[in-house]
Amino acid sequence: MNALAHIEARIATALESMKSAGTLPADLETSGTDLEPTRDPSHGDLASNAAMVLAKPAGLKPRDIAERLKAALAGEPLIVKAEIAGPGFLNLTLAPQAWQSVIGEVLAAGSNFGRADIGKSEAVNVEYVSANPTGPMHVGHCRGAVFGDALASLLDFAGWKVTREYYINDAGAQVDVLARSVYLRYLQVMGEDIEEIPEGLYPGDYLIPVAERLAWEHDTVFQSLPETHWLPFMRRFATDAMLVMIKEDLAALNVKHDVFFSERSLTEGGKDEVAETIAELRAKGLVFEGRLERPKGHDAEEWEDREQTLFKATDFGDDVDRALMKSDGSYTYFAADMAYHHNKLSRGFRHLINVFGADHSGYIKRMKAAVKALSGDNADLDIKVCQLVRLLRAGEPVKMSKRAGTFVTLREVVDEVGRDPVRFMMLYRKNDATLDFDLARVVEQSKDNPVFYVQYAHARVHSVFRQAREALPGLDTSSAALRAADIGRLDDKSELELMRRLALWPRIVAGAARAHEPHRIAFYLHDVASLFHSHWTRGNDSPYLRFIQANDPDLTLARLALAQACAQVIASGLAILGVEAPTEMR
RNA sequence: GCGCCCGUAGCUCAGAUGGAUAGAGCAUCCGCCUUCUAAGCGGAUGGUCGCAGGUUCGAGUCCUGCCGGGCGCGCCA
Repeated sequence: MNALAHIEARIATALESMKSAGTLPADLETSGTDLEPTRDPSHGDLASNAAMVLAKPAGLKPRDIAERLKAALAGEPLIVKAEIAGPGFLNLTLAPQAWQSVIGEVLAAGSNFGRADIGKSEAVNVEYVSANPTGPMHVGHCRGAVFGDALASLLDFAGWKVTREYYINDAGAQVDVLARSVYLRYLQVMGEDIEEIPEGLYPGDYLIPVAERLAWEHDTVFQSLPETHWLPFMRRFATDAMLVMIKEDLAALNVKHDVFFSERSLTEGGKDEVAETIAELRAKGLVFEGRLERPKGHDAEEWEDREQTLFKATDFGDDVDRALMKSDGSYTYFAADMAYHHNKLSRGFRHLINVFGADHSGYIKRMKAAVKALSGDNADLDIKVCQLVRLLRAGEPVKMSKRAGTFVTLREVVDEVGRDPVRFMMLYRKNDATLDFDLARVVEQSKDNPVFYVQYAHARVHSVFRQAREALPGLDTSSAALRAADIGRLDDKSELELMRRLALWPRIVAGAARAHEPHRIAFYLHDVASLFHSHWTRGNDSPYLRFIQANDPDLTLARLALAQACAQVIASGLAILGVEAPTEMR
């Protein structure tokens, strides 16, 4: 059992026994107490704040409670020292074997070490990317894509049943624009002189191959037809082609989805889920005909006051009620999105997570209001907003032309620096902070580059194993042999520190999963790598600390076990982030 | 005007549910290669946690009000 969890349990039982002995009030609520790793080594390994938290409700002095708690823990063999400090902390120092035991746990559990069950196998739907199918993905999309993908992996590791979902916005006016843009390129392929791409159509070259394929498959059949004849076909043909392109981009980043959900499908095949959703809300009195006030700062001349179909979002915490129908009678994007979330709920999801780009932050309240209304407040929706990425090269901003069609594509970035640096760096910041991505820095092979730094730590472990097999040809380094190693011989300060850090992995996973913050994994891995490199280098000045001790196979084996445990935790963390764990650096 | 996000070292940023003397990388300065990979490590310098109140044993963290920056604000998606 994990040392942390073990001591936590010991404190809980100690508090219970104090309650039954009358030392503490019998009805005292003790769940608010916490045992946490100390930041300062002089405070021991773990600190309990129980005495301070319980002082007020128990009507006792913190130090008195701490004193009694200390006494109640007296028989615990793993605790070698207990000190009361500061306002009432109980600082515990654990025996080395408490930390040494983590190695056995890691080696036994392998890639399952740290796996949590906070999701209790409940279903959670994570929606991310959802880039419009009107062109290739650009660099602005990749943060949300990587974030969503890593979050999904993290939740899976923490015991959730995860569905990764992409909402395809293949309806609405933009799709008509796309269809007309492809048609124009088609005429061009047919030899017509199209001159300039008119304002309002997509000018990107990526549409030319699409038009060429259209011409190849259908020859001249569309050439002289009026728009009404080819538009429905062209919508589908064009969005399908764009989706193929987007899926290739996602594959380049190794971003995966289980479900691609088409907005168009909501109103196809004789059904209309949008109308059904609106009708359902209308029956609950949450949809009505009304007028909206012109927002301040909105040009009065452009504002047309009109009665329209509104969702009563203000009943659920939104600032204004939200329009569901456009003046031309079609649904608003929000109406379709409500129907889509209604669909998610009807598929049984009670936990929803949406990953948004920064420009959608104004959409959060209405979406939460919608889910609250649709689920009868029986489901939770968390929305994670990924802030902008500033693309740099050696400190200088990469110029991005505003002119449509010339943005930096995701593919260009991945092709230039590789998948791993993109993924790691996108996760090396909290999602709601803006992020600088330096194309030059992330390919440096130095400690300045966190991606390299963490991967190198993993590779170093494998290097040690290669060297060990050479230095000690007869040494059995199988996982069974490592598990049987005499871990008790690992008592050096930095070895214990490393083990202490490894023991925190399950706690980091649980915390990151609960907060929906995969960046914590990236920072933790950097910490582990740092401790590993540090310990490694101590072998320079103190050869007896080196992993390989040619005249002491048993000690070597024990140290290899520690190294293997480090590599395992790093590999597990990188797997969550979707980054390779290389066995050698090239 | 309203809403959301941000404000922590010279720079870029971590600091879960409130915990002890606020941390890391970069930059600057000083050190360490006869090595299991120096592709690395150690040390030093560097702080009014935007400002002012409040809540309490305790606030970078929670509440209120300001200041500064970003984003958004019906019939785009």
